[in-house]
Amino acid sequence: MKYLDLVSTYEKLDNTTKRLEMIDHLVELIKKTPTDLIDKIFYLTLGEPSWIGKPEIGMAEKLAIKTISASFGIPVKKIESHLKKVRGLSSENRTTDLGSFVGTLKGKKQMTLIKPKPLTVSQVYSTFEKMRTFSGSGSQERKMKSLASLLGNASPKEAKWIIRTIEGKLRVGIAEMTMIEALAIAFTDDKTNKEIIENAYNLRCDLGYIAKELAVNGIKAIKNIKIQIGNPIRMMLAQRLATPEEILEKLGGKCALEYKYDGIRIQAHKNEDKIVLFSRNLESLTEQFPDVREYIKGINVNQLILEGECVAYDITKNKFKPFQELMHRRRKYDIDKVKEQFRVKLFVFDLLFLGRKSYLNESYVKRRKELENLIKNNGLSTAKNLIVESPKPFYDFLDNSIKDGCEGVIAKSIQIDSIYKAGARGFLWIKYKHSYQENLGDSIDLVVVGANMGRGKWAGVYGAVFGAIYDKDTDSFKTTCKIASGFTEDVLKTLMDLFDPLRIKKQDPRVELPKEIKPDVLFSPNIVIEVRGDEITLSPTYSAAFGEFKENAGLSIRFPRFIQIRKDKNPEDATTTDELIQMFQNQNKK
DNA sequence: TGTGCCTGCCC
DNA sequence: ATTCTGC
DNA sequence: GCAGAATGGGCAGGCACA
Repeated sequence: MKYLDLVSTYEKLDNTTKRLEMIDHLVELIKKTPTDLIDKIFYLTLGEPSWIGKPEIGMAEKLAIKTISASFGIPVKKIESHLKKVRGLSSENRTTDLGSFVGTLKGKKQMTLIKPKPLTVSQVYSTFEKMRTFSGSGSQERKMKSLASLLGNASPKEAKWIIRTIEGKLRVGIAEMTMIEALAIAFTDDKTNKEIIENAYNLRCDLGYIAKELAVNGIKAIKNIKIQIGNPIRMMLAQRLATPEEILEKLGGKCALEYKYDGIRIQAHKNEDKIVLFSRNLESLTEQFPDVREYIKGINVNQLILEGECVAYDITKNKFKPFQELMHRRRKYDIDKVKEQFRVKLFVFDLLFLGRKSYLNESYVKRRKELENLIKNNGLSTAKNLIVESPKPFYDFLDNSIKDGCEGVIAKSIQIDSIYKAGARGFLWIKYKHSYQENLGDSIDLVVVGANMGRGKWAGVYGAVFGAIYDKDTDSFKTTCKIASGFTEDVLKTLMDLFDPLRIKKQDPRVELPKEIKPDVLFSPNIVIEVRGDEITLSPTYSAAFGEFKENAGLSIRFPRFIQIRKDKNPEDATTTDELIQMFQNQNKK
């Protein structure tokens, strides 16, 4: 099978936003794919599941640019400035990404050369597989050589999609769910079978495997896929709503509330003495948390799958450590040493499998009850919970969760149909964070001092803007974060017009921008925007309130999002250093 | 051997 | 993670 | 309301290079 067959599907997908049309193209592709290549098509399109343990390709945008620079003899700087320029253009011309750029380079070169033999799907796939295996000194060079030789044999279109694949995002509007629907139609002529396939995928999170199984053994084999201890289950996710009142209404007037701990989600599998741990995205965490494995080992059953939130805990102060400190535990080396430094607790909140029985289709109430029976006297806790039937106790429980150092609560349905809906972000679980209920006083006003150009569907507008606080003492603006979320397309267009007259070539002397941070464009400090975040964090990067709380660290914002433009404010009316310091202190009193 | 850039993955 | 948008 | 695509801060680790 030619790689061009895959590429032409990508091109068609890229040219439509209609889901049904996309699915048609995918069905056509799947139908003409030989059985032995079906999994590879899926891996090339969606990426491979990483829980299997293969090394990553370890190559993304910058190394792709370096490769292109070497193979075409164009300096890296030139490629980067070209990209910056085309990203300022509208996305209509579809040449705003690195892949398309390589395509045009190939197009120019190809004129004088004999057309190379078309690439095959196996050839492209096996080159990527080979690149995964390179490590150690000189490995980047070898990866670049492999990619360069692939590009050397590629047509302009092929080159474009090879680069997009390496960049890790095809961004053609398809992902797992669309592929599953296409599978159902291609192999069973009945799109309602997508539920069966999705269900199997939830238990065996490898669509390449599922596709091949379907191709070889049919839908019956897919129905037979069951939980296997040691293979991760796709995690159930929570929806969000604006108020506790809405949540109660959605859940039928009553629900269970659980603390939303600020840590890492862990799915633990126990088979006799063998314990393995998975992250929310199904990466292995087994090696990182030997202490958690010990806790699980202490549970007196042979087969078990459960989930909990792993939080760093300060034993002497008897309170949680910030998420940032827990992150020190995500490491490969010095685990034994660091595990003493950052002790963790696991707050267990769900039971997925026990003995020989799946609990996925049991109700929340039953799962929770079984869980409480299991988690006794072995160093583990269950997530703190309470059943509520009205807003008042809801708010009280929420307040307590904040006082105890949590982010908020997860409201869970206690109806009879409240199953563990693997892989789904449905309304059986609804999260409500403290940050949702903050009033306007808790947002901050930042002066915009620069921006990056957007990519993909945001080509032609800014993809992110840099925000700064005002420092009264020095009469200067200190960058504190970058904002990209919360913009509607209208606002993005407005920003283009608003900032056009403010563009400057050289940094304004009153603006302090950390040297590692290089915006695509700079603005003289003028426009103020309102920004909301979940919390203020210590920042190794940004210089706002630098050194006030920690040596060589400033303050930044976790999950910053744009709220509105504040035309009524002058740059000097922005949040000041003193105010930010005050906010940080208040937040840490809790 | 130290530093800076890049990547992948937590949220 | 948050947020927006086409279907 | 789903599915997908824009984008955030910040941690460790791998590699290149001085």
